[in-house]
Amino acid sequence: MPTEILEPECQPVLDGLPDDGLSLDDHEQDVVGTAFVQVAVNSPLYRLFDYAWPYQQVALPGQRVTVPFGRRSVIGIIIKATDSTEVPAAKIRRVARVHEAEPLIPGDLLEILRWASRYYQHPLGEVLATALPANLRKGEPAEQLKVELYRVTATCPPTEAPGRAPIRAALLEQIRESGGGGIEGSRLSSISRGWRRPLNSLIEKKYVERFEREELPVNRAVDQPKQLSDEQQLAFAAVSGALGAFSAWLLNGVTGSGKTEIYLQLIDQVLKGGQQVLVLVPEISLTPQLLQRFQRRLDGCLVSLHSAMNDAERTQNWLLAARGKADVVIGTRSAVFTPMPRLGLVIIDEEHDASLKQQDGFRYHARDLALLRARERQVPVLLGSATPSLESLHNVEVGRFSELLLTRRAANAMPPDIALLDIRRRGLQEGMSDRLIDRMREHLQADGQVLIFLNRRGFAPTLICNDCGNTAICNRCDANMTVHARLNRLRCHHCGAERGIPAVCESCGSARVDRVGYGTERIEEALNTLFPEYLVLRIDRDSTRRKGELQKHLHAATTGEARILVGTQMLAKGHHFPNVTLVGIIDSDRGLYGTDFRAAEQMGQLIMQVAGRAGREQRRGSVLVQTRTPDNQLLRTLVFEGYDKFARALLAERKEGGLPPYTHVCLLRAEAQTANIPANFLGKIADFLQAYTSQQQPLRQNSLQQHSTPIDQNPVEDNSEGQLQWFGPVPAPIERLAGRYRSQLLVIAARRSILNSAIVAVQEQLSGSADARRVRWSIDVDPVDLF
DNA sequence: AGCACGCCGACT
DNA sequence: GTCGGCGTGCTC
Repeated sequence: MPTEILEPECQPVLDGLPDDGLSLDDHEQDVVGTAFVQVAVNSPLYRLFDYAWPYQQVALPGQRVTVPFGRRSVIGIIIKATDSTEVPAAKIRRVARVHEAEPLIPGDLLEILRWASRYYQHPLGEVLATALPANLRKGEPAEQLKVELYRVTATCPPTEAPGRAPIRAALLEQIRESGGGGIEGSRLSSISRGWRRPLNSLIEKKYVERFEREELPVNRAVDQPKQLSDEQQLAFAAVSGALGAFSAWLLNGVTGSGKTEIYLQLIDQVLKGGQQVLVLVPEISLTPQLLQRFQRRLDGCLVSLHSAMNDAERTQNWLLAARGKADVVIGTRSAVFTPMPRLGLVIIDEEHDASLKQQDGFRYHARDLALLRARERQVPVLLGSATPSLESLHNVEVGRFSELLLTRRAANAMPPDIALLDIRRRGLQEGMSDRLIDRMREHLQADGQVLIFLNRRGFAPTLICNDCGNTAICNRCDANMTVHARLNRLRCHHCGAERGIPAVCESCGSARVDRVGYGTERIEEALNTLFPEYLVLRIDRDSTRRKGELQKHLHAATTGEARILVGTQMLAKGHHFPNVTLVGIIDSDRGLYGTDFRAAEQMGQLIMQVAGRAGREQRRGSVLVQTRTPDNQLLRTLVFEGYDKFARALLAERKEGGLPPYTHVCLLRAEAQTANIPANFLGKIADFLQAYTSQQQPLRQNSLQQHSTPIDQNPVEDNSEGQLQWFGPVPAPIERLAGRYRSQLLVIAARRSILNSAIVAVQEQLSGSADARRVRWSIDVDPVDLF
């Protein structure tokens, strides 16, 4: 896996490119020679374009330029300066504009991006485009904007009668409250749509003045560091002693063991040493609460980067980091591309989280690129999780990572006791066993808070006809429509299609249609009936769609105002609900038996993450896991022996099955409007792989054991000669999605280098072929799921 | 991906 | 007689 970037075989791009001359210094020395530049432009093309360089100054890799491209004019990034070109002189055009004197993308980051382009087989121009904030990608100037702020003047009277001008009074009040630091205009706009006019009058009266902020958003810590436990202290000391060189650490700590406190103290130390810290977190856990916790504890300039931000804000924070003005960057996946000239430490929280892997376009894994960056910059990287990925555990096993264990919860909180609840042949009330309901009542009466987890939105996943058996399916996908009772709509969770709930069967007209199965909405309704005296709160994507709703709900959950919480994985990740004493998992079976070889791993992680919500402070928590397969060995291991044993068992299975992290996987996908076209297309790729392997002589003898099937679906072809195997093409698990037919071909190799060469060959084959134009295809190196 | 060029069907 | 469908070719 990726983290194998540490293996010599995986370094050809970083270390081996002949005379790549990527060091900036080299270019500064040969000023005279710069006649041409090789430019990457944002297009799906796997090559660079040469342009004449009409300037005296030397061209620097990473510089942003505007170049004529076909009939258009586009933004590109200089990759290399050269004194000659293979391109015929007649075709060469000139660079039209250089946007900055200094490279926008510093050399070290450019190296990483070039490596990633190769590793993930994605065009460099698109890779660079993903790495840049949208504004900069589109050619806007890389300037630190000055923020327009308003503050009260010394001559402002202490009060103004609201009387005739209520909006003006409210504005003044708001501005006064913001103190000397000032308040942004955008925040004032929430007072009234017509805020500008009254504000101008305040300015005219010299009550308020406008100014621009040049200084940085600098924090002062208000919270004191907490006392570390022995285990925490050990972990802290290990990483802290390793600063200044590359090292990789897996902080494997149970929920509530205080991983964040270790991060904070390490960050503190790195900041005191004058360096920057990059913190990557999953999208879902980058909440205002988390940011606040960081702000309350750290001195310095802290910026965040995530997808919900507007372009301007994102660009500004990116620039603050790139200019070395921001001290801490805390962001989601794409923040791994933030330039950080004084980088001293990289932290990846919840390193097992699938959201660290981009699922479309440039399919990179932020964890793996973060490791690469840390290594290039010779700084430690700390990966934290209560449920580490099998990749990381494997990396510990082979000595690439050092493991730091936190086995105890902070403040001596007890670990929750977990029990399996066999629900076969039991009376269930709306999916919940009597036992679970009784225990809920006990906990509620004892003032506890209860969390019910079900990873499925909506009311019921199926609408079925009792007369003809027809189920409501999506017109565009091979999937059932989910019933959303509250909206009185059917919704496809795969493509978003929506229609009304039919009163009679869409196929036979019978009125005997039933809603089958359970979703969070249905559980919520059932709990409202069962426990009318307690407030039930549902937290899922549907109930938190509107802005600010999630915060509101989380607040009600945290304070304990809502006594019963029902939710999907949104509830499972990273939030602290101090009063939860009982966690009920409605359905642990789904997921453990997925088609995907990672299904069990992900479900196990999710169950443990949810279980970790129980019993944080004084009270010991209980977890009840409902199952119809109480004898399932994996489930028993997870529940009775813990995640680590569970992970070991999974690792053994993966090894046995010749699957990652013991082998390397790439998924080739294709989709088209017409059935069969994608499968035929991938079939040709399979043929190509056949020809490719037989021509790769001499073949090394099998180091990979023979196995029947590495995935639970039928391998159409098991071509296990040599070290390259492929399976398929097979239809995607949901073959038709949003009206497109999808097929996939799984390629597995024992060695990364073998997989890589094969994929390069496939890509070269593909990008030149006419067939490839009739389908939408993609290459997914190290896929995290097979959908 | 864009964006053009290039030949064949229904229309102001 | 043109507008416009998407096949195919190209971008330094």
